[in-house]
Amino acid sequence: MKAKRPYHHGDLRAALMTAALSLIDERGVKGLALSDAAHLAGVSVAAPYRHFKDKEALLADIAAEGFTMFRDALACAAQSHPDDKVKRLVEMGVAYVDFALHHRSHFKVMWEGGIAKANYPEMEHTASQAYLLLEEAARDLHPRAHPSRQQALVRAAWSVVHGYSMLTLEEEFPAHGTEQNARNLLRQSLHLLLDQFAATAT
Amino acid sequence: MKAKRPYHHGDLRAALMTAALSLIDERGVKGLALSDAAHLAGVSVAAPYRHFKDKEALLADIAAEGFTMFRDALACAAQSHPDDKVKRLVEMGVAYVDFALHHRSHFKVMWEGGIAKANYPEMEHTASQAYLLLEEAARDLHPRAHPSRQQALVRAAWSVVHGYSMLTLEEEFPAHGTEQNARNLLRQSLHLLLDQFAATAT
DNA sequence: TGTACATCAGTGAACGCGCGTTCACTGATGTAC
DNA sequence: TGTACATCAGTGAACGCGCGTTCACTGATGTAC
Repeated sequence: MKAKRPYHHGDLRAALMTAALSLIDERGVKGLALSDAAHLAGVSVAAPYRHFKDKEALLADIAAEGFTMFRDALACAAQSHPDDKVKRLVEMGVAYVDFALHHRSHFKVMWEGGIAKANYPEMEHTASQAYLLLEEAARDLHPRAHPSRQQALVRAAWSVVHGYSMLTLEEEFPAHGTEQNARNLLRQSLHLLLDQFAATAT
Repeated sequence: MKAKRPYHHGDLRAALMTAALSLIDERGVKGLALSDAAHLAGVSVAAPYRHFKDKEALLADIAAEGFTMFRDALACAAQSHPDDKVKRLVEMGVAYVDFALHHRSHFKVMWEGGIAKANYPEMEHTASQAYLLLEEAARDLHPRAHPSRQQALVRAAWSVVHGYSMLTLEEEFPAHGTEQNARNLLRQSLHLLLDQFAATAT
């Protein structure tokens, strides 16, 4: 980091995003000052404006990047267990939470960043792709179930992984032990939800 | 509201909290300016400092009030269905989400307010009472289940209602129809989770 | 290959605004006598 | 019952800081000829 920096940075855009993410990790989204990110990246406070229209644009880019990684992680999990729909959906849930925990800052910007997705059509599209993956996998569990029951399952599945992510990030769960242990608890939780649904008619 | 206001307000403390809540409802927690709350309550910007040490103290009082109402709502639901543990827990879940939706601003301050509960022991105590109600009702469902399975259920139940609240507040669910309809979907979702747990051994 | 010039990516300083907070003050209220 | 005085709950103005953003600038780079 300290090696005599040339006048031109090389990839300041990426460096600013990285710096912002690490500051968000420490102080939360609202604690982020663009000037701090600039200094952390080793440039002056005016430099970011060569790469981003304003602070919101930086956050929006982070969110967009986050949604892309998020969708890809879900898509990857959606390929697992081609022969077991329940396990597959469980893996997608695990992937959801893993993403939240391993990309805390992205996740926070995505949900608490105050970015109106409607203003960023591409991001909105990516986000909805992620949602559709989840919905599809949930419907697949029981394709003939009553629509409202399917909808209930989608919401329940999404809610449980989203809530689990939030509560873990906020450290609201008492004494959570190892990460592996938490993941197993999550897996159990998801099975509680899904096993029956897959089995039951109506 | 317009009737010639006497020099002394009467209950400015409560009026400021109300004003703050309504501003938070419009613009979110970070959008709250203490001075705006003061003006909305019809007093000068300095007046709040007769009642609150600083802005955080006001937010903390709102959060504390929120946790009290929240605990009471859960406690009330915990009295329902004395003969049906599943329905009881479902009602607690419904109460959780209803609280979030009907006291949006309180809920937001409680979870996104940036108030460190550790600094407010009384509030922390109230919050943990609420948590214990949920935990107890969940354990009751199947008192002989393996502890890790019980823990999984508590987390799942808490996650699903918390996530459901968040996602509804953020309007992430597609086209949610009437409130009654959303409540029924939630009830279904919770039953999906709980029915089996109550029935299964291990 | 060397020079002129457009263009791009930085700098340092300053501006400006929002907003939390404080200060010296004044009006109202309640209590002692 | 009336007056003096302490106390409390407001006011209006100002301070100060954080921080987003802009401006006139300068150093580096690439391309035309």
